[in-house]
Amino acid sequence: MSDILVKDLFSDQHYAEDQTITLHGWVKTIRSSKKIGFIELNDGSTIKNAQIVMKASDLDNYADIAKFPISSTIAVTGKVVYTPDAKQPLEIHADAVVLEGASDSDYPLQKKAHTYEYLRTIAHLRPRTNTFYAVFRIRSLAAFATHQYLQAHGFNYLNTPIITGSDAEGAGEMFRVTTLDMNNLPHTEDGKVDNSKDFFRKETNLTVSGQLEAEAFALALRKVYTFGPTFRAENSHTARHASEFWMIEPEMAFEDLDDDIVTIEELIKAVVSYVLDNAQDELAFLNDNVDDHLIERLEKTRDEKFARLTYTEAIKELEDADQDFEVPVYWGLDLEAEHERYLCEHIYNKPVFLTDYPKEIKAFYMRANDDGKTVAAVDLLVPEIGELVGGSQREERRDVLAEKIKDNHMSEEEYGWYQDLRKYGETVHSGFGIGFERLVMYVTGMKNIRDVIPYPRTPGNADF
RNA sequence: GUGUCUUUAGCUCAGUCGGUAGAGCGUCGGCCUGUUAAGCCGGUUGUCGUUGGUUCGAGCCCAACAAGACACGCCA
Repeated sequence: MSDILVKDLFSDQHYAEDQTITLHGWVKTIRSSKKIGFIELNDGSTIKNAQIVMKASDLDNYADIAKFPISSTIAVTGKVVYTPDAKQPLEIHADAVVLEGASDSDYPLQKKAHTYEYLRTIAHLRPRTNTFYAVFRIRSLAAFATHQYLQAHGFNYLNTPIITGSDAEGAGEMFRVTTLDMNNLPHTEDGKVDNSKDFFRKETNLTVSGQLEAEAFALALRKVYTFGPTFRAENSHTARHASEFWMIEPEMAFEDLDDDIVTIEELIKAVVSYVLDNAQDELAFLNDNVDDHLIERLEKTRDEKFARLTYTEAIKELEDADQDFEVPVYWGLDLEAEHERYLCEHIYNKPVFLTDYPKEIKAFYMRANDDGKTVAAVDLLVPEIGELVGGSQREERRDVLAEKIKDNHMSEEEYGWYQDLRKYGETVHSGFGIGFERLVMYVTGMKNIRDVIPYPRTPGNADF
């Protein structure tokens, strides 16, 4: 198809005045009177619409066109006319408008604001709205920028298993994967389900993290990252949790917590910068209609160094704050959302790294600090979202790790391979995990994770 | 999982003191020579979430159930 795209019409690539072109697209709206009418045409190549001018005198099917229902697909042939004084830089004066696919008149999207809740019920049509057009184009750009930054910095893209036989660090409820007949389950002699009869001859689940598997590859390819689907069967009802989401998990050998933090900051800035450079129209729309501080916040994220403080320093800041928290602050507390928000929205008003958390509230694989109380962990807190990134330097010392696995009552057998990584040439290494949807929320200003996933899965909802 | 709130036309909502329901938008028809979520005139649109109860009478009062949203928790 040698069509001209609306995107190209509005780009630097100039078309001659009066040049005849053909566009294919969807009717966003028609405004017509007896002798002249206007179509706003969107062809999917840009969030912007092309204005088609129709004169009854030029079109023998003018009366029919004026009645095309919204969202009908049409082909327009006409001349480019520049209109520097109008709201749009140019328009197309139609010589022919052909209906390709008429929309039914019960098309559910009107020329007005709909609630996000309603739009979720028509997830197959919501990408036709400006907001979701912008969100999903930006989601694509953010994914590309992530790959681009990591590839340019020596990371190898790694696909860790989606079906897993281990319950990873015991982090949360998992979705069971089975081919057993649920109406006729095989049982062992003591009455339990006989998993040895299942497809994999054992109990299997969908992954909750590829981190441990990624560590093994970092200790061979030096720098790796996963970027794939992740599943949590938690019964969470929040704007920030989904049952199926995408996670980016870089792992780096020979890098400590400070190196880890440098990479996190650079990666976030690279993604934000790429979106600022390549989604100006989408960001402008979102800034006008969704979050009027969006662009300002993104520019600040790109240009200013992130704040960094230790957990212990953060506790002091919170204790000194002249604000009453619902949950009182003390050293050892696993910070609540209200505390995190206060730190990054009131005190710093930008992304904040918190490091060196008490070991009791962090995972077993995080490296123990010399103080005996904290671990080399880092969380990145950002305004509006909260925790965007969680990472750590990994415990590379064979004996320390073995003790932690024992203390946590974890299966020696199941984590044998993980301990082998220390047995055969241990080294300092670090990594982190980014909830991709939370990153998309941050760069679009959207407030609900369900509105940055094409077809979101949450408890009780797996439609489409 | 806990708490709060919501459910009335295709969408967004109003509905007073309990007396069988309305607006805007959409849609349909008409008018209009430059519109920008176009404008003007007219028509159309309902198992008031479900079930049961109170009442002469329930959208409204009561109970149970259901669906959804938000906040918190868990986390990314």
